[in-house]
Amino acid sequence: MTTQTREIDLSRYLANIWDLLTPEEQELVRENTHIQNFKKNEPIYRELEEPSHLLCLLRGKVKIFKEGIGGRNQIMRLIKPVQYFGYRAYFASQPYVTEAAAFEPSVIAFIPMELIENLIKKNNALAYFFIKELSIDLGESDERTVNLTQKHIRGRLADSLVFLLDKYGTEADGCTINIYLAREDLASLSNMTTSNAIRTLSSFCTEEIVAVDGRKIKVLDEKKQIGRAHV
Amino acid sequence: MTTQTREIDLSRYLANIWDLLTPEEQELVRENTHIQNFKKNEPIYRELEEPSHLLCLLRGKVKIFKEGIGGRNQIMRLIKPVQYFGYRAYFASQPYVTEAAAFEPSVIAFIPMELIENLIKKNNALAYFFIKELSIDLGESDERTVNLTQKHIRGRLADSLVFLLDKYGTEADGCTINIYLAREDLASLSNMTTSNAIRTLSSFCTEEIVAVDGRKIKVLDEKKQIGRAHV
DNA sequence: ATATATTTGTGCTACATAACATTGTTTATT
DNA sequence: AATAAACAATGTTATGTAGCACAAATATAT
Repeated sequence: MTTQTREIDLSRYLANIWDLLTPEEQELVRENTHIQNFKKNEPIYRELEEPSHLLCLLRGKVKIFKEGIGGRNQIMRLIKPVQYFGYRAYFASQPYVTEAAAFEPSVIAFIPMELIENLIKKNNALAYFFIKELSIDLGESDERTVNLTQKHIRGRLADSLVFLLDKYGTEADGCTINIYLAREDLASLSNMTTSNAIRTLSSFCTEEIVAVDGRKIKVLDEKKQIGRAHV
Repeated sequence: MTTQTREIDLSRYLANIWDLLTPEEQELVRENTHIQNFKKNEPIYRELEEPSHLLCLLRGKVKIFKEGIGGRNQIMRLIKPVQYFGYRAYFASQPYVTEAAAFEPSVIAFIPMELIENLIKKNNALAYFFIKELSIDLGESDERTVNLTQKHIRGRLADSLVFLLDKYGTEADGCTINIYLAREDLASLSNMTTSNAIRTLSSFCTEEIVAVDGRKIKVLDEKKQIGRAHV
């Protein structure tokens, strides 16, 4: 299971759109792409806005989330470099149903979706790239829905920690999760209140499943073990 | 079980993608498609199986669901004629993460995914069709995740009723939902126990938001009203 | 048409999680 | 480096939902 996840991440990382394009197409993309910097917590796009660009995260970390009831956000997906996002709504001919924001200072490439749409109509490899990306995301979304709705708090938090570990990796020590997250974001990721994220993380700490130093979280158990931490 | 493909006018049933194909491509699809009938509650595919065909529901109703914790199923999507399904896992190069079953006697066309994949590589309109379908499904999945995780029981049940109304429409009276569902399926759709689906539907009945006759559910409120039934 | 299995309807109890309040600590900003 | 603002930690209470049990009604199969 873990191996499979790694293979998917790897293939994603290598799935660079660039290699799928002809030199002429590359030139078109180069001419029409612009780069923008985002500060920590700066919004990238908001719900109900009209999508116009394919976004590619070059540096930093990005969360894609939905505002829920009573202002409780639900983080739907996380983006790492180099990953494409923000295109779904355009393809569906809809306004954005989610919001994106930078977790930390980030650099993003903006490629006009009209251009991408035209390229897709001539370039089948590019079309297939998006089919595959969307298919993977939809499968993950289905898994996630069941985890978020059916698992208890401990299981959901454990899932989130494993998810963060898989997505962003660790620091040099090999076990400190390589992202600096407020408890509130951990809660938004795990579908629980901030209080409960704090409380449950404390429990994990007492049980020596993790070690916590402020926002730095060190996973002491093997990945596979923490996935069963709800037991 | 397998009916002669030629007995059925595929061009009529598969209209969605049929029009996107050249005559040669249409002939290829015709030659390789087979039709299969499914009884009520018969499984169509199961989790972990390898996807091999694009499925097209010609008649009947189909649920796509995941088995959750303690055997509690979560219905992820519903399919109505004429709608395509079962292709996501193939595109993602994964086994199925969901299970599909017929709600009622159904007729399904099976088109080999290898053929579809080959067609996509030459036919951009077909590729774009799948990009669009997947994009719409992913957006709906995001909406659904937040509804299922953040709304309370009444809101979730109301959402499900509106969803069923939108998907399958009504009987001749214009307000009886055109699907015959056990309370358990209503629960699986709404992320709650069967007891609570029964109880909450009873409450809606007392409040004259719906009228119930066995498994026939009549929505008395306007659609928009019931969506706020959790208030 | 009849019998058996399944589903529905209720009441009751237990439990998980949200909501709220308070204090101490950390983060971010100037 | 100082200071205000935000966050973390923890206890308490309230509440929504699951779990279970049982009787009545209904569906399904023979």
